[in-house]
Amino acid sequence: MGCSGEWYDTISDKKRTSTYRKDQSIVFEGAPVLGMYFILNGKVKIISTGINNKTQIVRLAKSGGIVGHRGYGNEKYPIGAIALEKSEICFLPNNLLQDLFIENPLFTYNLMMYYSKELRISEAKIQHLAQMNVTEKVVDALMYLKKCFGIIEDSGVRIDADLNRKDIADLAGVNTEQLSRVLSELKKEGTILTHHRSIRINHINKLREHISPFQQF
Amino acid sequence: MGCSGEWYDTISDKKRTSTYRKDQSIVFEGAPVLGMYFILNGKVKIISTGINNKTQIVRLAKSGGIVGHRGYGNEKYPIGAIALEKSEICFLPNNLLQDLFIENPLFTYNLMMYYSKELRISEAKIQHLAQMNVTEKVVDALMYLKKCFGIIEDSGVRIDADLNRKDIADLAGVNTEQLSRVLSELKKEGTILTHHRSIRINHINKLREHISPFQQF
DNA sequence: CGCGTCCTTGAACCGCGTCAAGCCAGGTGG
DNA sequence: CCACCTGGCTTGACGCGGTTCAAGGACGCG
Repeated sequence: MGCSGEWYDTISDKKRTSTYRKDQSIVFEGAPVLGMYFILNGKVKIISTGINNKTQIVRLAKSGGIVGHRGYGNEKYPIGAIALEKSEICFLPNNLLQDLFIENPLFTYNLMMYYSKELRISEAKIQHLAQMNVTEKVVDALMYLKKCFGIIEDSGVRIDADLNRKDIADLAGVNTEQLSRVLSELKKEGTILTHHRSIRINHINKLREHISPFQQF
Repeated sequence: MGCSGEWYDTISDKKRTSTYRKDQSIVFEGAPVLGMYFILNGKVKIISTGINNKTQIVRLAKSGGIVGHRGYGNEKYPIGAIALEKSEICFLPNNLLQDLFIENPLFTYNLMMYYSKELRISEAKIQHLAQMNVTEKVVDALMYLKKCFGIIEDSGVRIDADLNRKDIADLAGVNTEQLSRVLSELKKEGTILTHHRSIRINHINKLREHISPFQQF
């Protein structure tokens, strides 16, 4: 996302890169904000624990993504981040970030654009959660997964991420039973194909048909 | 939010300030992105029309707020903006923005922080909509209104905005009937006080009690 | 082979959304 | 000044959709 620009070398001694294994926490909810995490490679889910300890997957991020919002005068991370697979994450501490903001306007610009984009996506999701029924929410989540982790294969698009049903349900904002029911329906139609945790979307158009008119993004 | 910095004078000849009256559209959904709008004074609702032409109020903005996201490679505004009262809005066209980003890193920085903050709020709302029941959604919306437009008065906090029930319902993500029911309940309790469109929160703690443990923001 | 975990399916209950009617305040015109 | 009308708000009743509970099935691992 631009975090690999010319400035990258100049801070290589100050940054800290770590490798996280699957299911390992990168950011803990409520922990003090010490800096920002850049995903060099791998996949991460950003979660938020809410009412009745229900988990909501707020968004997913892959290479080039960012975790650990600044701004809002936070001292504590309001969200948690967990690796979905073995991931390399680069950590930039607060003081380094401050220098970057001052010395490298392009970095700030890219970050601004990144947030702007994420905000739009987030606002779209607000609308979806408020107005969609269960089937639509699941279909929407599948399309989000396709967009994030989709890999084109001979007979459709495979979602390249090892997510269990609970994860997908938490992303869609439904419970696991409902997710199962909808996935079964879609399988019957031949719209998707599942084998254990692997999901492949065969007919993206059929999928879209499940969502009411003028819903695209 | 920093849009009134030292650079403000330098662009005063290029910017365009207009006055909008109540209920007037500032940004039209689907219109081409020509630039960005800064709210100098007044109040604005940012809406998004979705499934079955249902309206969702995505967020509210007042003096210092921004409308008209950049980024995401948009050519069209995915959202609309409507004045809630007589408002003065400053418009900055795209080319001017580009100059600002390059010449004024502080502007870019402030914008980045603004988006970062809005993203966090937006992500919190995703969680709320996904997990809250109707009562909680309404209470959450009231607390959001308090935060945005709250004015402290002798006997509580008055929400200083002329919103009708449909607006509040669209913000909460419920329908007007449900909104009515919850407001009636809260009135019976003495938690809030309504007189026509004016709403005053008497006991913020009582309000909070309606939302399950650890919900704050 | 047996156990545990995750996934799927069924059934019953309850909350929510929709429809419909009544209410209240403000505006208009006789 | 009052009757009427209109639009927004409130309240009630009912049916559907979603949530929850419970049991059965599939698969992986020891």
